[in-house]
Amino acid sequence: MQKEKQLVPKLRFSEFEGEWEKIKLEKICKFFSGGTPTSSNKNFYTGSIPFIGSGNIFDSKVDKYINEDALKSSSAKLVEEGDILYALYGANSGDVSISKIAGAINQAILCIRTEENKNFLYQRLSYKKTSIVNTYLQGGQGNLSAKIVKKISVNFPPLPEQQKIADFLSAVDNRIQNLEKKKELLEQYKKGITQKIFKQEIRFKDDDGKAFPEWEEKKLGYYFVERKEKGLENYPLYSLTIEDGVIPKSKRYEREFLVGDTKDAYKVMYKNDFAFNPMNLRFGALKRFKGDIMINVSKYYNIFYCNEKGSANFFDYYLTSYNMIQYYNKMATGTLEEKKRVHYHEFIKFKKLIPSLKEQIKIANFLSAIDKNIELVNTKIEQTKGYKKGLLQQMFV
DNA sequence: ATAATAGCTATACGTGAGGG
DNA sequence: CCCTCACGTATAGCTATTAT
Repeated sequence: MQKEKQLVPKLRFSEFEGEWEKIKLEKICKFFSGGTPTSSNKNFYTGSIPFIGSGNIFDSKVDKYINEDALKSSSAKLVEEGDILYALYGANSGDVSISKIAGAINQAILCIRTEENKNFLYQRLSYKKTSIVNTYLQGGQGNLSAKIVKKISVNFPPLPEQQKIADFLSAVDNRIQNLEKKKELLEQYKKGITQKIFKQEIRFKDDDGKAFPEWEEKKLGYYFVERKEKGLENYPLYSLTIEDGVIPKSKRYEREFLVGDTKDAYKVMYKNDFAFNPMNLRFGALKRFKGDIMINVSKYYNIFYCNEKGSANFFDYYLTSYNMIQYYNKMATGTLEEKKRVHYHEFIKFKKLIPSLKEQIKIANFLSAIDKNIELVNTKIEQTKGYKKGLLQQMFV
């Protein structure tokens, strides 16, 4: 008779031995989900009880609050800080957290309580997320259910080992959080110093220690050339979705340029070209395309590149700086507040104080050094996450 | 009464029509 | 050609309705 595979992890703290036990969650956990007080009664939403939705399970703050009456007259249920929260519906399906706050939950959240070590269970379910989602959610709207979660089996060691593993993994999580904090601080530093540079509160010296020439007032059009080439076959079509200077937010609009596509509807964008959508520039939606290929984008974007009089790297920082976004916002035209735009022909007429080419290069190099630092921390974060993933694969059965 | 699902609503941005 | 407005489409996440 073939012996069943032993439930022993590959990697283990030396003081522990013996097999783990496979247990269905329904046997050792208590489950409940919440509800939503009817939205027709506005009064329900005036209290002081945090109302936690599936998008809030990781947060320590929520933006909706309900009162005691709402709690009584709906299925909303109270959870405590430290409870395991499991997101059932929508885009967050399968997310697990240890609640940072006490509050009421809606029916998109399943609260799980257990006498086992809850940090261990939390770590275990987080790790299982991908396989759970892949197994139970196909197409359309992703909905898990309490029924599904109850049937999930998890292998448990005795409590002391659970505790040790959970503590160890929490320490790794802490390290990741610290690195993320460091990254955030670096980004803040970059933002602050960028503002100071562009306001000339900080000035660089040239390589001989001499001051650079005074900044000169120039029209932006002095440095840029618009690219108006119509779409080309054989290059992919991107919907840029430049949002707060991020491109592309997701690649969901990337596809082949098809036979039926009209070239007139698109413009060509080369590597390192800048692009903005007149409608969204005032929010900072301007970006340089750094991919290695030429692409087709909607003709409603304005595409331009930097001529030899300026440093493209410098303008990459300059045009997306806080000061400039403020300026675009001020200069935007249009009758309705939410429809205000900055058109290219206005953009190139903007007069700004611009440093000499040499100083531009100096500034660009300084800022890209900070970017490299941020990238370095980011790499560490990814590495640590990879390290944790590797550990999880070996520490769990 | 509770659980689970289908469908709704708010939001956000891209795109097309039409007027100046 | 420039500009404005309205609409199309996708998404996130909530909630009303249905099923148990």
